[in-house]
Amino acid sequence: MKEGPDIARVAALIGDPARANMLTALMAGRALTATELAQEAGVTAQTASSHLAKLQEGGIVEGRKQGRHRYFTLGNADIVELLETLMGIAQRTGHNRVRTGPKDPALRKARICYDHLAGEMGVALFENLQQRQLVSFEPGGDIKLTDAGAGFVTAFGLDLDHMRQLRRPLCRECLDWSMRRSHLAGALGAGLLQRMLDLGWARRLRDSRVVDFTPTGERAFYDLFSSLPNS
Amino acid sequence: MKEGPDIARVAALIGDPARANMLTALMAGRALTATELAQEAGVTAQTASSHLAKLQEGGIVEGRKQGRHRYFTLGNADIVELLETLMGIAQRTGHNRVRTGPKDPALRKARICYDHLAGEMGVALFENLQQRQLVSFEPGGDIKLTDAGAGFVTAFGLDLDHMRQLRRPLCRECLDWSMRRSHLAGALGAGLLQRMLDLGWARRLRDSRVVDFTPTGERAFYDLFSSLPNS
DNA sequence: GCGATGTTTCGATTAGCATCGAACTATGAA
DNA sequence: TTCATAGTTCGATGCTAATCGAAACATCGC
Repeated sequence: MKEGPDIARVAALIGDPARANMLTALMAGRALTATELAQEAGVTAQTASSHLAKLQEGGIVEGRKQGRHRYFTLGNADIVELLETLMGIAQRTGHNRVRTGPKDPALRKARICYDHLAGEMGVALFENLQQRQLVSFEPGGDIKLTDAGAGFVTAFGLDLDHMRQLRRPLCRECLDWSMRRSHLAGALGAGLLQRMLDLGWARRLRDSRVVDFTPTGERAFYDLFSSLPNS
Repeated sequence: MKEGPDIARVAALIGDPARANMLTALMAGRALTATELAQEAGVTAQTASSHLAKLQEGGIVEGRKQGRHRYFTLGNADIVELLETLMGIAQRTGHNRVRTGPKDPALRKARICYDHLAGEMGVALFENLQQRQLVSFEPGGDIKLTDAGAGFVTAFGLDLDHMRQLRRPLCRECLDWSMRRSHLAGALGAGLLQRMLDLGWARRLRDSRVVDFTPTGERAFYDLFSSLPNS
């Protein structure tokens, strides 16, 4: 028995895989709902609720109730610093969770992240949209669809008015840990992926997060999302 | 399932109370043996061995074998930074392990830390020895008993030659978390406490770490350890 | 060589906690 | 109102990991 700050309690809160996944997801800086965090962690809503209660009790996260949602964010800057230090140590000591199996290359290339496109192609898409100024970063970290961007996605076949009516944010940044870059989430990210599936460019593999592009679809994808700002 | 550094594994290593106690003890910066760490953590040597193997495997601590001892230190500066951040958060969120009972004031005042005196009186003793230059800090963090110090403790009734023969370091610094200052451990720290008990200045309370000073003993203590360098 | 001390391995036990199904509450939509 | 979705609570289950006793192993002092 020793006196002093009880670091074990705090560390144990982060030490559970499900909770660590939630916190990693929150590192992107955006508030996420309990259900979204449950998906990120790969657990049911009940389990997530229990975890979030503990994290909140421990001051690791803060929760705001808005309507029937509860949005969670990281507690404060100390927590962010702690998680970043933790990530650095985990990486340096070779503790990463990257899967090394046959599915891995496919997963790195294109996969579902919740309901939008992640992996190399997801990152390529998002960065192309930025380069062409179809989306823009706002002060505060928000992402906005520009007027040119609105025209672009409408031409691509998305119902922008419908998407704007959803309570969900239109554009959201999502950290892609396999790439160390961001990709596009939010209603627009989901809409773009859905449209590609509808167009037959790709299909989801059963019981997997892999998004399998057809050769034709992949060509069409890079035709559309490799063009330069001026071309 | 997410990719990225596996922060859960590292955090879980720190999240066990026994391991957290060991790491807290190592924060003082000195290498400690497996047995000492077992005492700090309040577990048996077998359990400590298992914990230390895990901490070493995870890169949190490093172990050097010297003779039949194994000395452990914290892995590197990142780990220290991590633990410090952790302590700050734990303290700010009110997660400290300080007992709040009737015994608490007594514990803060004077208690046993392994086998030497801790708490307010332990810190006062150590700081007085420093002020009077009876002990001195060496480069590298070691603490040395000066010639004047050797005369002082001999006059107090300690068998210095005998203590020097022990394989245990004579002077060792020990972080006192209730005071946030150091007190004196090592063979000398243990010897000084034992001498006070022998002199009848104080006695140990049963089933407690409290050291109970008699009024006479407390007066004698402060007579001896409040004097200034020049007086 | 011998005994003593420090450390590790093995095996068995136990306790804590993550997990989920089912039922319940709360908010918003129609 | 009724239905749907988001979130929580409760209870039961199962797995993981901490713990310790006993014994083996290692090293020192003799």
